[in-house]
Amino acid sequence: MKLLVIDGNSIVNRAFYGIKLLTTKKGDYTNAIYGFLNILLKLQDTCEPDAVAIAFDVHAPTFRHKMYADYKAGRHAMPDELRAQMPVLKNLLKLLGYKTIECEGWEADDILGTLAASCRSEGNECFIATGDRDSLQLAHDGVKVLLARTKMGQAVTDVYDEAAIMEEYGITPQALIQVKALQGDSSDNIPGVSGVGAKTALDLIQRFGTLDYIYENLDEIDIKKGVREKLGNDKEKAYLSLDLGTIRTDAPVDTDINDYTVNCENKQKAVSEFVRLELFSLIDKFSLNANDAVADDTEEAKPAELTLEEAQSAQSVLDMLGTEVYVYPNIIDNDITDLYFSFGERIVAVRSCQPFYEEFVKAFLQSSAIKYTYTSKYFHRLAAQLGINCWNVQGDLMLSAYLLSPSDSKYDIEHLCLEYGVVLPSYVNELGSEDKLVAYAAVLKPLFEKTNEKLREAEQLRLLFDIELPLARVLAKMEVAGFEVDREGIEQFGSKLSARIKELTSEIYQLAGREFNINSPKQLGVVLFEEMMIPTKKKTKSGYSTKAEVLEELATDYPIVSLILEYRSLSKLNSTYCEGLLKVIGSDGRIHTSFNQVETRTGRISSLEPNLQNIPIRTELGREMRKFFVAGEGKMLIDADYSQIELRVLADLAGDEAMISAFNNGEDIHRTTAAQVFNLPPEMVTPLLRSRAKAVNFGIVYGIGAFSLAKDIGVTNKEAKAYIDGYLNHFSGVASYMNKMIDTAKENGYAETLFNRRRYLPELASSNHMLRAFGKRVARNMPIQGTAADIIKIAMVRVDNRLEAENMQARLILQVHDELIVEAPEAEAEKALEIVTEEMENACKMKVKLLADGKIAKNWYDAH
DNA sequence: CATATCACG
DNA sequence: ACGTACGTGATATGA
Repeated sequence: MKLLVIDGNSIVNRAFYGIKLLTTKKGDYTNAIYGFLNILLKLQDTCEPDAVAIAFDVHAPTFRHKMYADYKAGRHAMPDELRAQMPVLKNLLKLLGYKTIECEGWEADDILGTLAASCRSEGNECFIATGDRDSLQLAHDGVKVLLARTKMGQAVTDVYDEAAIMEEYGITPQALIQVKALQGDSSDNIPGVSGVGAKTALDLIQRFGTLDYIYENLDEIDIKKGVREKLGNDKEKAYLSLDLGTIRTDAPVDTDINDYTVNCENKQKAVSEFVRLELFSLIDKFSLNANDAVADDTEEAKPAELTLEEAQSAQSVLDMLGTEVYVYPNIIDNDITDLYFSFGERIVAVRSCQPFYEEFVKAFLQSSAIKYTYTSKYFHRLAAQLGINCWNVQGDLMLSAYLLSPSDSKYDIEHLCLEYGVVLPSYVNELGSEDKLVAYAAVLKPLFEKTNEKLREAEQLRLLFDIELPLARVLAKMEVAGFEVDREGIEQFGSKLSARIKELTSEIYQLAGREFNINSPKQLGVVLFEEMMIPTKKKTKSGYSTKAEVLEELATDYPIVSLILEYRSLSKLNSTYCEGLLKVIGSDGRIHTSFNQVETRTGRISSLEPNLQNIPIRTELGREMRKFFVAGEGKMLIDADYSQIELRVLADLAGDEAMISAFNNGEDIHRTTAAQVFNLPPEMVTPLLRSRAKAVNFGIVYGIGAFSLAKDIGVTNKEAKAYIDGYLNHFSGVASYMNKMIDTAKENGYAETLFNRRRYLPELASSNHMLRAFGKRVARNMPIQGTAADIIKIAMVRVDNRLEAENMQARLILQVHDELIVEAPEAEAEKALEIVTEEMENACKMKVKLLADGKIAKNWYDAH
């Protein structure tokens, strides 16, 4: 038989330090638990044991591995974030059927040794998993040591048997103890022989084998005089160290391998615990079923057997619809394919392969039935593609879930069921395979009941019904509309870039003296900072930093560096924008981005495949790209953007009179800020001072520190601090508002916008300084960025409504956070501009007037 | 699949 | 003593 023995403390430490801190929404830490269980699974995969024993120290904080030598007992206790996870992990292991061993007065090492020895004498194989090299001494016969270590930031496991140790150290595993006895180990309080280090110790043992031999023949053996003296002085300490360094094999623990077989008897509890810890991915990995989580409830909690009906005709399903219907769309390649309806107890599938599918879809979308959907955007998009409307959508489960928990990364039905405690039934079709989509349709109603209740409690129903739900339809229409591009223009621009990139490449090779991959930061680092001996400024954890910020400082002194900077910016333009955009031009000559309405933690929308929210503008060459984003034949682009929306929102939220009056008097806010911060009359503000003040304004919105501001604008830390203090002194409303924000966020556990959009902030309760500081910055920033996002969303819904109400052909085609783009027939352009700016400026009544600047042009370059 | 870099507000 | 501004997405490299 095979036994896997795990050094629990050692592995849990690796897990904790190897994975960034994770918390549940409540703020409980889970990273060590997550990491440990993943390592456990990987170990089981590697050695396929018949039984698993997990040993823990009773008094935990002695870390013996060298990597953690700093964390010596007493000086650095186990961090609270890890300590809190230990009992939870041990309990979870028990629920999963693993036996853990703790033995008062004995270290985990000795338990490993005892089990290893027992396996040897019983003729069983044994794997010891640890991060502690000391355990290598246990490798013997059928005992192998799986040593976890970190290589280039990656977790790797090396398998050590006697041969491997012989190869690496040139001695037997048992002789490693003799080495350590001479060498000592300060992190383990093993004294060793003073003056003898790793090299001498290993050399002595390689040549003479044991302490006994060395001391018996101390006068004869061929060693340096100094070493002989040191050995003579510390004989007692050497033998004491030998004793301390020998892992014991007589710990009073159960050594019957049969008692360590893994047997999960209470799957429900294990799953419930995983759910509580929000470690959903582990449920599958431990071959558990998510439904087990609530299966120990009463009988009636169990769902009735599901039955699926296949639609027979369009009319037959339409007849069933009644006043309300729950519908789950199967989505493949970003388009709806089949539809699953649930009404009452029945589930009906309408599939795209059925001959009446299209007829049905058209009728369904336009029907008077109230529709509760999983994601309404897809229905609206389908409708827009068909040139019709999808009426009466009153539910979008994904949007509801997003508002309740915007930091989640997934909103699929399986996760939602776990989160809201809804049992996901299973449906098995005639072929014997499970059809999950049927079950998804079945749980829509109970999930809506839960989310609606929570949205009501959080006072977020208006946010849902007045903003997000109508916005989904607007976004769908924008996606279908797309943005026309000049394909040939992009192609020509790309060719020009490629030609210059080719020139740059050969010049760079010439200066470097050889060819290499300029796109590889690793190779570039070697060329610049090793081969060419250019002084390095900064490093990343894996090598030299070669980012533009670093290279710019070197560009004047080293011609190759400025060539690389040019190469970098051109290849970015070429690969991301020219090549990238050409790949996604539709057959209609337009680019159809997708808007993600459930991604950001602040409430903004994001744009993907392609991302049209990061088309270059900051450099003149990059900005050229925008000339290829054009209005269709006979049409114009109308581009309007908010002026300083985030600062205006801040002024309003903070109720800061100085800032409010500055805005309402039409002052240049950066100039006014400069005048205040630098204590000058406004007309004395130079462009340099204005730009510094602008950086301060940005910084305030982001929750600035003096260090970063100093770095950004190139002044000393002290000056930067003076600017910030000067700012907060004058805009005292902002200062007190920022403090209030943090306090309320701490109290509530979340930050929120003017429209009650929330972001939960478990970071504020962390014992980690950096995390807590981050939480504070977010508590200050999210209400500002989020409220601005809410406002432009309102504007979008209103613009869309107005354009429809006025029967115009003009339509929104893009949003870039504070900017809206409308495409309109030439004859409508002026009116569309008026509508857009008006709706943007009136989207929200605040103490500060909102301003939007608009422009009409043929392409995006000229319109913005 | 993670990391480094860089594009935008 | 610590590390250092908020929010995104795409690309290339390399383990």
